[in-house]
Amino acid sequence: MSQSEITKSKLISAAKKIFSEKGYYDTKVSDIVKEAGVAQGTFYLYFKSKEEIFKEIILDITGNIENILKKYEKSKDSVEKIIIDLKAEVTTYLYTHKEIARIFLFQLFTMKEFIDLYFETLEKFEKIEKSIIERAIKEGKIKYKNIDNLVNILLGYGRRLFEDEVLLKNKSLDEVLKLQKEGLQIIFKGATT
Amino acid sequence: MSQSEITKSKLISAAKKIFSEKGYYDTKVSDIVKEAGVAQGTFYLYFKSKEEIFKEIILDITGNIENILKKYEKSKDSVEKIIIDLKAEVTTYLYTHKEIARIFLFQLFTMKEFIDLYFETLEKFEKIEKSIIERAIKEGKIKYKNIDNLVNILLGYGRRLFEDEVLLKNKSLDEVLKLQKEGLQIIFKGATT
Amino acid sequence: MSQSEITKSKLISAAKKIFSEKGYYDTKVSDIVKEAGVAQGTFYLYFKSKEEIFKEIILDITGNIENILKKYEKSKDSVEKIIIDLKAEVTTYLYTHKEIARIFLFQLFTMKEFIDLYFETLEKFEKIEKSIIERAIKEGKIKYKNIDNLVNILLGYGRRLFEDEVLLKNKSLDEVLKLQKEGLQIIFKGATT
Amino acid sequence: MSQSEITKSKLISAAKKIFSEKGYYDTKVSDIVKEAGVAQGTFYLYFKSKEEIFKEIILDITGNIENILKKYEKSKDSVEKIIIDLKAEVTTYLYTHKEIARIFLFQLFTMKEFIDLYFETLEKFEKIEKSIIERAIKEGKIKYKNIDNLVNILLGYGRRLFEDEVLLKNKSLDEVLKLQKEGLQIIFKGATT
DNA sequence: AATGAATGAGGTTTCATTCAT
DNA sequence: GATGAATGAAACCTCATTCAT
Repeated sequence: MSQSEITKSKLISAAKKIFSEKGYYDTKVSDIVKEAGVAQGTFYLYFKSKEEIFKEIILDITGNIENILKKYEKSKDSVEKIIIDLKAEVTTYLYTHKEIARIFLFQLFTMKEFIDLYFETLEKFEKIEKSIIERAIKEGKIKYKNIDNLVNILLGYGRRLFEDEVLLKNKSLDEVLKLQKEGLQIIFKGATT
Repeated sequence: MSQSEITKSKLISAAKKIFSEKGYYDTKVSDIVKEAGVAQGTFYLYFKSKEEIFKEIILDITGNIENILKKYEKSKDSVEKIIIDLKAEVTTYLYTHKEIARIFLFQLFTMKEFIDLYFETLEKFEKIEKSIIERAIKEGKIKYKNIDNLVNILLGYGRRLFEDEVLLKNKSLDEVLKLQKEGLQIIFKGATT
Repeated sequence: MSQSEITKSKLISAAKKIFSEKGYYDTKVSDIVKEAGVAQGTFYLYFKSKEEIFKEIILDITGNIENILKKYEKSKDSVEKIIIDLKAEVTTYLYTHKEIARIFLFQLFTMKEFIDLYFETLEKFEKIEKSIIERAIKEGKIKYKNIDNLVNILLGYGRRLFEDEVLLKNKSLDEVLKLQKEGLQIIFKGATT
Repeated sequence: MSQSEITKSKLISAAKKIFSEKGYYDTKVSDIVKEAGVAQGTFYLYFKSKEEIFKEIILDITGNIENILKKYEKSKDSVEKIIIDLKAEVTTYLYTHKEIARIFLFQLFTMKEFIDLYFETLEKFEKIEKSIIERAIKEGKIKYKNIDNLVNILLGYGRRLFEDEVLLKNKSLDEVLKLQKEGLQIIFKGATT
């Protein structure tokens, strides 16, 4: 990594930490540079504004999650297995980057502009989950026809599980994945009969 | 209503509107008083600070939801009916107070100071839903034993449904209630077999 | 006393108390009316402004002290006795109105405008003490010719004694008067030999 | 001096000037920065608040005076000479820093928060003068045994002389020192016989 | 005479951003 | 590339004073 790249990545890491701890508005550019160990002015060599570094972080997060989802789009496994595996991988990613999860779950709403981004991102997740489920319906594996509604159950559960078991109760990753698998099976059992 | 009460309620209404439109941080006291049609100083006769009025609004919202839930705590109906009715009533309340819903769903946890309040509030909702489900398990009506996990499915779905169908897609209340009923039945079917 | 007079005197008493406790600037009109038990608007029926009530109090204080001093101007007693008696009476007045003393000693300087008043008031005291001493010099009772300097010793001591023994150390009036008498005798002994 | 030090000292000088002219409360931070020729925000790079810069100035003043007094604590000269020299040096310091003197004499006790500081400072002065006089009493040079009272005469006179002859009448330093020497001799003559 | 709600000018302070070095 | 001092707009909040009742 060149010196430039090192400095930029120090700033990004610092920003992720502080944003997740304090939230977007309570994070001062001065906090970020102090954490990163660079001068105040240096920040503006790499980012046009505080908003921009936040955007860059958010887009990185949502991009990573999207990439995970895409891997499963073409899978030939059973829907249930696909969904369980896919959600496990997303949960693991967020689990190992808790500060990122906190930003995504709690900070994305701070600005009008980002609420749209939040909905767009979820729409992408939705679309991928929907295409997977659609196939299962065609194959007769899933009886409940309202895909949107089913996806909402799945997405809503994912968020809530993470919030409660990871962020609030600090459960281990294994426990969380076990719970998630169980929860998804309950949902599928209902949807498939 | 006395003059005092009128002014205070004008401020509260204005604040709800602006908070839900712009978010907590981008809402300026000057926006609120302009919307309310009073002078800047008047605000501080009724609220110690911007944080204070926000808290008052939040506590009012969560109190109202709690009151709805409590009504169902002692009901003798079947779990499924109780949960469906209860969620329908909560959804209706939020539907008719969309700006309040927006604050609760998107603004409450943007700030360090309020995240605790967010989790405490959800815990109250959880506790009531849990006590209802516990009874059903004792009576053998529900097979799945992990109550926390089940409640997380229900709570997560509630949030997501509202976010997607009401706030994003602007569906009618009837449609939303119909979807919610279906969704809850799916979840119960899975949990009871 | 008419109702009007009662209300005005309640306001004056309240103001003296609060001014002496908190100082001019930290005293709010709202503090005064709360202490007096009247409404905010009532204050302005009796005083044009916060500054005016302060001035009224100050002029009352300085007027009272002046009256005391004037009583001794024509006395036929010895200078030493006159000065000791006169200072004893002033000290007693301030002792029994400590909140007034605190305002006079500590609050008079808060405003540019009042500093002039402070100097004018002291000048009056000075003038009276000077006329008394002048006579003593003419009669050959006092040797030291620089009256101004002698008066400064006397005035400075008066202030300091009160500050230290009354306000800081809370000595009894008797003790303070005894100390003052001693102190004045020391000064006179020096001045007369 | 580094740029930082220059800016800070510009702010301190400006503050001393304005505080002494207008008093603490009527001094606005905007006055100080205008006088110093820097932007409003710059002030807060160097001082947490208006109160802070005031305290810093006061502690600087009282520290300087203390240092002068300490120099004389161990002197082997006669008490009279020590006190006269010491007071001459303090008077000279205040004379050449009149704006500082004005703050110390008139602004320090206008505020609740600073009254304690005022009394603490005077106590330090008192303590040093007392230790000097104590020695003289032991050596039989001074007959009057009430040291506190004697110190109050000395301290009170010092203050009053400065107020009257310097600040009000604008006498030259030489004249003031001459008067002070005379006044102190009067006091000592009384105390030693 | 009295009330107390309302006003708004004016103060303190914060902090994202700029700029000279 | 990096620094960190300086900027100033804009926010929050206070409180003496006014005014309708």
